[in-house]
Amino acid sequence: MPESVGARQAQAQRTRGAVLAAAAAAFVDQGVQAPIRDIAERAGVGVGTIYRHFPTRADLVTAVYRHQIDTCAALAPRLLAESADPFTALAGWADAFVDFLVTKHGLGAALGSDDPGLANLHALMLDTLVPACATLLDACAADGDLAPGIAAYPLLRAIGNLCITGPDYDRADARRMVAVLLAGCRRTA
Amino acid sequence: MPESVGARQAQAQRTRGAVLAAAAAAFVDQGVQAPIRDIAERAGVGVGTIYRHFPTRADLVTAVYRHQIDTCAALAPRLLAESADPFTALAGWADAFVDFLVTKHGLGAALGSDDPGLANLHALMLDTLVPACATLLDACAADGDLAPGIAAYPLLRAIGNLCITGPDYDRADARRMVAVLLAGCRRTA
Amino acid sequence: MPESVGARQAQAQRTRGAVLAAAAAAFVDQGVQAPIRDIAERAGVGVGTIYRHFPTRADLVTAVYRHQIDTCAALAPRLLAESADPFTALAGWADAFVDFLVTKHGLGAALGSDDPGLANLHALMLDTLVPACATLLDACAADGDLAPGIAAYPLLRAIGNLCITGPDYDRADARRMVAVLLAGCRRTA
Amino acid sequence: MPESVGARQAQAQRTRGAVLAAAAAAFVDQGVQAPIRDIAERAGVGVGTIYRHFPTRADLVTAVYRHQIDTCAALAPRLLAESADPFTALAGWADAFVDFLVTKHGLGAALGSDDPGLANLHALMLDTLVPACATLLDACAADGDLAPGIAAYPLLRAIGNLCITGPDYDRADARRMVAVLLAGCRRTA
DNA sequence: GATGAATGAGAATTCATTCAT
DNA sequence: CATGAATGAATTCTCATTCAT
Repeated sequence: MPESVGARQAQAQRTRGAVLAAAAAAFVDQGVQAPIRDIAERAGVGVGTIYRHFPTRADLVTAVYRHQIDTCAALAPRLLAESADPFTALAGWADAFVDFLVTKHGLGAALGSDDPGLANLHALMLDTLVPACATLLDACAADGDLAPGIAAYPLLRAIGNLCITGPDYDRADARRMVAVLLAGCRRTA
Repeated sequence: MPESVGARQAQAQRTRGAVLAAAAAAFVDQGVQAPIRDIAERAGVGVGTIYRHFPTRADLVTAVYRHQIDTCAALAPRLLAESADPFTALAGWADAFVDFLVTKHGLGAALGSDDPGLANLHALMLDTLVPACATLLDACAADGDLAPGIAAYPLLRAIGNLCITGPDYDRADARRMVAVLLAGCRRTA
Repeated sequence: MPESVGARQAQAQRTRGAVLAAAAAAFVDQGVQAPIRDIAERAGVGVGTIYRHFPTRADLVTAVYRHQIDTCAALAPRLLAESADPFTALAGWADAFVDFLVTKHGLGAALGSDDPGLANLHALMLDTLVPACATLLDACAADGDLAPGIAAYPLLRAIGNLCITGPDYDRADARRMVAVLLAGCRRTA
Repeated sequence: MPESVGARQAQAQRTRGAVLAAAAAAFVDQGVQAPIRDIAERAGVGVGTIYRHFPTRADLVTAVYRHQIDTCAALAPRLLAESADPFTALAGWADAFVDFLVTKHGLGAALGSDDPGLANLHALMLDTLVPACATLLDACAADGDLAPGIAAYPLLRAIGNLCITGPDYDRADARRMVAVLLAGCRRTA
């Protein structure tokens, strides 16, 4: 009965999606350490279901952010093609990254954490965002527009850290300070 | 018996000092979330003693860092007096702040956290570090050396965030990115 | 469509066989408490299938060992016919029983357990092994070769218990101690 | 205030004793795998108290049986001195051991288990019961009363296994089968 | 008949916090 | 004032069992 199997798999995918949405919401409210039980309740599923789909917390965290990380990475070449100059592209990309990070409250902290269980997430960032950012930096450098000693990975980590917001330091502050950081990356003429 | 009262108070002060030292060491090793029991063991006291001196964890965290925060704040006017120009003083002060933050593993995260229990620490920062930093910024601005829109509080938060280190982003990276941030604060000629 | 019914039944039998084989293997590796899911995976079937064929774990345990218990029971009359004297037959049969038990890691413990769910297994033993053993004991008694007060059931339970092995007490030890037990069963001249 | 400290320690000892008694009772009813929570409830304490006194289950199991194991071991030299011949002493000691084991339902199984967490218990047995039993066996051997190839450790394991009782195999059966085993240990004249 | 996704009860373990001494 | 035993809520994780397809 292929229809039944397909229906069941479709249902499982829907459940998986509900879990991811619930986890994303929980991460915004409580950070990536949100109790599994809370996520299960938000998703309207049992805890066992979470464990079935995502055996470890790191699996869940990674899955939650993977799509958006990929989207963010894909933005880089597009901006590079569309922008007047590479540095403008870099600035635009950083803005998008900041929006991503401050919306997903807690991801900045997750990226900054040295929790070994989050190694997946680091790897994901290394594999997708670092190359994307490096492309932009290389273009800026080729343009003679980049101060020396700016590497993609620390820059991303720095932007990530700058996006750890709180009651007295909000998205606008994060954007401003990232802009300042990027200004510091620009070669002084 | 005034002497016994004095002796008792002196003993209490010594106990308090031992707890602060133990907590500082525990925070370096385990972050500001170190279990109270571990701190008590390091200090050679019972957990009840810690609760007597510091009813909440935030009280303890604040007390641990207060002295060093004060020292850091006091550095600002000295550097301003000694340095060739205000921006050099600002850079030197930032360096000292970075050293302070990365040595006290976890303080950066504590400053960046919006845990309501850490409001004391934020207040402390507001009361001492922000004015100190503002003095430096004002001097830079008076010198025409500061880009517009740089406020003391967000700058401190930004530096604090940049000092959240990890296995792939260490003290040297933090120093570098703070230097880049400061470069971005400088008015372009 | 009688053929399809037959085919379905044949398929069901094959499934049942696969489950039994998988369960036997799992019991060797993990004991009779092996997770149902593990058994299902080994068998390449869903857990529901196991529950359909064997509603309780005891049903599965019993089914797994039934054939081998029957084989063991059938050995008794054969040995009695072939051996020089009844006591030799008894010793040979005990050896075979020991081999059976220690190979089926966990069965000894299952026989010794008073888990009410394993009542089936006890009943099975009572129905097949006890008569087989009793035949041998009767023959020994008729030969004047058996100490008084040796009953089949406790003897089997004793042998079963002696076959509960571990890291410091292995199959060889079990064989030795069963031999000692049988020596104690022999009438002293 | 030495009195206060002494009182608190005395209270802690009483708690510890209550936990041991509750654990012993729980082990009789449910085996050594009894849930910690059940033991805590029987003892009228919180689960944390159990963990404070006995960090691992093995610690608890060991503590529960240590005293009785010591008592049992101490019985050996006494019986040897009082009995007419060494083999009588051995038989008497085995009787006492059987009483101990069947009363402490579950210890036989614990001794037979290869759970690595119960290594302590095995070590305890090795350190105290094996030497005690070996003394008796040596005396029997010196008397020319012992069949060859009987070692203390496997013999103890065997007796332990024979004492795993159940609904159809009770203390009387265990005693009988141990007696048969010992008869098998005696040198045939 | 077969499947396996979903459920949720149950067990272990940790630690902040209280309070009698 | 200091102590640390006791408490129990909170959290993670596992697995037997059910049931819609």
